[in-house]
Amino acid sequence: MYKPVDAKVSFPGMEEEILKFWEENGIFEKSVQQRHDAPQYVFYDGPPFATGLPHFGHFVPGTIKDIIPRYQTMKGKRVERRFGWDCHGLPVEYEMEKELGISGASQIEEYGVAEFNEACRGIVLRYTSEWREVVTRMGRWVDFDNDYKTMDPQYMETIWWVFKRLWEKGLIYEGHYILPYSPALATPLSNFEVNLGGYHDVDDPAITVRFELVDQPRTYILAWTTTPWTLPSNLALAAGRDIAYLKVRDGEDHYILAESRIGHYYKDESEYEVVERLTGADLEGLQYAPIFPYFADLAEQGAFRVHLGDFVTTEDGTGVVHIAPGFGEDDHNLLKGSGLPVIVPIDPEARFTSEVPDFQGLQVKEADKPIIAWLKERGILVKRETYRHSYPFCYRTKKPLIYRAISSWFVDIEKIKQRMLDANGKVHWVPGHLQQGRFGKWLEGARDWAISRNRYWGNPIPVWKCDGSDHVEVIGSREELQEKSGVWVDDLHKHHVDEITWPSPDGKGTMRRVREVLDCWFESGAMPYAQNHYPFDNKEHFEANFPADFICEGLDQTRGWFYTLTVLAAALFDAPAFENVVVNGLVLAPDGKKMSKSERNYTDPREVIQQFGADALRLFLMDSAVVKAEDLKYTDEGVREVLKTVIIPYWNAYSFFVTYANIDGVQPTAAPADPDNPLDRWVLSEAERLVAEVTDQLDAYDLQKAIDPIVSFIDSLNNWYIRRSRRRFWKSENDNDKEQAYQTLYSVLMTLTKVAAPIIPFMTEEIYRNLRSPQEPESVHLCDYPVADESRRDRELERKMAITRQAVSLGRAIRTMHNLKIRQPLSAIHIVTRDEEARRILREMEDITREELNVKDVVFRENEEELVEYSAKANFRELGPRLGKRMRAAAEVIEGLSGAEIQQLMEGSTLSLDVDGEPVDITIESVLVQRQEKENLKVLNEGSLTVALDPEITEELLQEGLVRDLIRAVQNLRKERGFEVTDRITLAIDGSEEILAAVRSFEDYLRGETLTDDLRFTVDGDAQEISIGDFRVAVDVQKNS
RNA sequence: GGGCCUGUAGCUCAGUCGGUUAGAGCACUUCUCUGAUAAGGAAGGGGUCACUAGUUCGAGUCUAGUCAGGCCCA
Repeated sequence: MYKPVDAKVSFPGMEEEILKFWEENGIFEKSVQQRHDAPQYVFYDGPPFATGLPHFGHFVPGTIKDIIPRYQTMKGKRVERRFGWDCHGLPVEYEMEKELGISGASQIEEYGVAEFNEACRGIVLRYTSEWREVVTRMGRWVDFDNDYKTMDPQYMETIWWVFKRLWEKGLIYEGHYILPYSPALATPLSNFEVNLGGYHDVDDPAITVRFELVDQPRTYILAWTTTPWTLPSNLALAAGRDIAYLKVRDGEDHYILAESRIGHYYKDESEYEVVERLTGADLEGLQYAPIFPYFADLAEQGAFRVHLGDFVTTEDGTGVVHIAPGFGEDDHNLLKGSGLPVIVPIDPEARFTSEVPDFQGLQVKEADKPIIAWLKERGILVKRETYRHSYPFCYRTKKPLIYRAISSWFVDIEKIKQRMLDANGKVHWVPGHLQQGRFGKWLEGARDWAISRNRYWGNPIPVWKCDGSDHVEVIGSREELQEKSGVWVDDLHKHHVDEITWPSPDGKGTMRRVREVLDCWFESGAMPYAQNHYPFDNKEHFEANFPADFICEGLDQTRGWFYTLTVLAAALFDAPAFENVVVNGLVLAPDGKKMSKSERNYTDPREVIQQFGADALRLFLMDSAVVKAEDLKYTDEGVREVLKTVIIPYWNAYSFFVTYANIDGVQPTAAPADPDNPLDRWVLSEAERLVAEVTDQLDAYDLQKAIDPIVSFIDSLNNWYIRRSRRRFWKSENDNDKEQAYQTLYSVLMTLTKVAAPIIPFMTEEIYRNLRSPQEPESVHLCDYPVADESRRDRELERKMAITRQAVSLGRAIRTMHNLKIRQPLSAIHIVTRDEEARRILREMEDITREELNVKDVVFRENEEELVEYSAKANFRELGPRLGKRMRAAAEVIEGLSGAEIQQLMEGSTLSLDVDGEPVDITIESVLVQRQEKENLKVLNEGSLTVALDPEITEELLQEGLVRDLIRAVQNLRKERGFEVTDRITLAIDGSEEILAAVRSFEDYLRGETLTDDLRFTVDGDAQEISIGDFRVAVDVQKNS
């Protein structure tokens, strides 16, 4: 006996039971251990920030990260799966700042770096238990106990090793980076923080100043700026190579500015005279006199010249941009490599230093007015306006930010770019366009990677510098640090290593660590090495585990994890870090917007699981383009739909099998060796096809395409195989046919269950556990994945059944059209086709057709021309390439072909058509034959198939129809009264003579169908009135003891 | 401003190498079937394939541009 199946099972409840079973029996661990000696399939888990709770966005990659490893495990691989946590970084510090009510460098240092960092450590793992709970509830198998954390000492030590390797390879350098900076906080801000503060429209002074050319006295280049305070730091001007400039005479002076901007400075042409037309290229290299004296001696090093920059536009200003490399990104890039220093004459609070004595102590924004006054006094100011633009503000102090150069550490991407591109060439991307598209383009345009952060809760950059010379040492391990300093540290965080110093070997000072910490992306990119504490431990293990076979994350990781993995793997090992990557898209709320907690525009994921179950949610998410980096609108209805159309029908097929197998007391173990019934052979072949298709798609990492065959197989199984086979299961004799039916259904259910197990792990486990024989593994997830065997396919049979189903579908349609309901038996259906092959097939499947359409006979004919009229259309695919421009004319001729001519073609003749005076030979291949039912005939055509009904209903057929109606009514009564399927009954009926006569004619049929032992023709008070055709009948059923 | 993706029925989405009547599911209307089923079947309404131009005998499909949405970057 199988465990009886509850047709109304609660899926979420069942899933919880399965979770318990997995937990108590260590199934996950067994699934890895039993492949102990098998080849590895390597998966890397990208670490999430655990600063928030998991949501739908995490379920998509989480489910993919479960399906592929489960699949590979069943395919015989050993797949270790360690969960990872990203512990460092700004989001954590930001959370902590909010809690402590502090912000910015000075306040954190006042609070105490050690205290601050320990507080951060305390909150990083705040939500890990919730994560574990939700991830587990979704059915994901991943090792939480043996997880990795980027703040573990071993992890951090490997990061130091990675840094040192890069340093040794000459890939690390110190430079400047232009960052948004909050003067009041004395801190550079990340993009994240800039977005927090947002942009506001402000009115800033916009001034135009003149720069006098050294070689052409009284000739000035005009430049425009909205940040007058950056002018004292001016070191160059930039013009656009292809911009048209004018040199104009204005009184005694000459001015150079962009032609298209001249209207902004002169009301009309009478005010100036054009002296010369120039392009940006003509201006390149011109030398001008600095307007402030502070850095004038830099002229010797090449300052105060005109450069060309492609960022120069003529939308505003003069078409010439003033360049201060310490205060603008374009400015900085323009002069990078010129040898000019990046001058930043301001202190941490953005006040001018003594380098700019005239404005010393003034905060830069406050210095705008005095600077403008200074310029005006000296006749340098040409024009003063106000300019409204959107400008970033500090999220904390609400004051405007400034852009300034910050000393930073960089990875030299330029040197390894080709290696990165080569590595990317070896990666299989899903979807494929990302390889050369978004990711490839990003790689090609990648600039040097700024890896330092002026923060606290992170991995300290392991660089010590001498405070008296420029001696630098990079430390690659704790042991090395101990050798240098005599101090062993267990914890590598900033507050533990900043105080460690040692005398500089050159005797000129003390070695002190630089203050910055590493970008946390550096840490996640080093995950393949750091999670194994490579190279300090696990050397062989790492080498066997690199690169990963498979990773999966969201599209946003193109610039994130995918990128940093690629950079570090190319730099260290000249290889990709992963071979296959599945990229998922964004899950949007039902309204098409981002899911937002504050707007409450989506259902709590836990409720969804509680209502529909994790299998349904998994299937909904995976059967969508979100597994190919496209957006998905989440709706509860979508999940309910999956439940209704896939999960429940699957369950019902299983429930059907168990119900009847228990009644008959059978427990099949395999498919029948050589089944007689074409339905069995067909569904077994379809199951084989299922295996082949799903395997192909999963091997290609296309989750969505892998699910299609599962869904359609479940449909075919229910709505064709089981429906057509029902009688074989409930008939009373236990013959060979019945046994084969059980074996077949058992076999395909087991195949389906194993095939679908990685995708819907819960219900497949439940079904498997009930159906398996004792010698089979205790869990479906410990089984081997079915292997597609082409020799067990019967493709011809698959085609036959498709034709049969088409004929049946036509038959049903024609019955409906003529209002002849299925329950009314008809004497014959005529199936007409010229296609001999199709006719042969349909004849083989005649039993199915006859039963399905409730006809006594199926008549096959080939003379369709009595029933339909032919017309033809050109087969453009065949004729197009041959005829070219004459195609259109030929199509017209073909449409004019007569029925007789088309018939000749069908019989194999070649016709010669006259197309624009030239002969064109056509065969049956050149046309598409269309059939139109002749009027006044009960005929329906589709493609080459035509069906016609024999609509005559004899007295006998009518009686049989009435009895069938009556049977259905009785069956309904049985159901309403809660009888078991096997209960025998006493049936009482009373009604008109027509009904009673029909019952007498078909009494055996009625008794057999309704399991009636006693049939009575009188009824008492409990009887129900029922309509049968045009008649009313009183019916009563009683269970026999 | 740049890069990438998306735009097809009321909704969610397929649509192969360019081939002429563009499909499915949901929803809707009508009918029907049912002793596994929350289902199934038949018919029906519903389309400017975002727009414009081009290439071609032929464009939902290829090219260019425009518009809209999304993501990332600036």
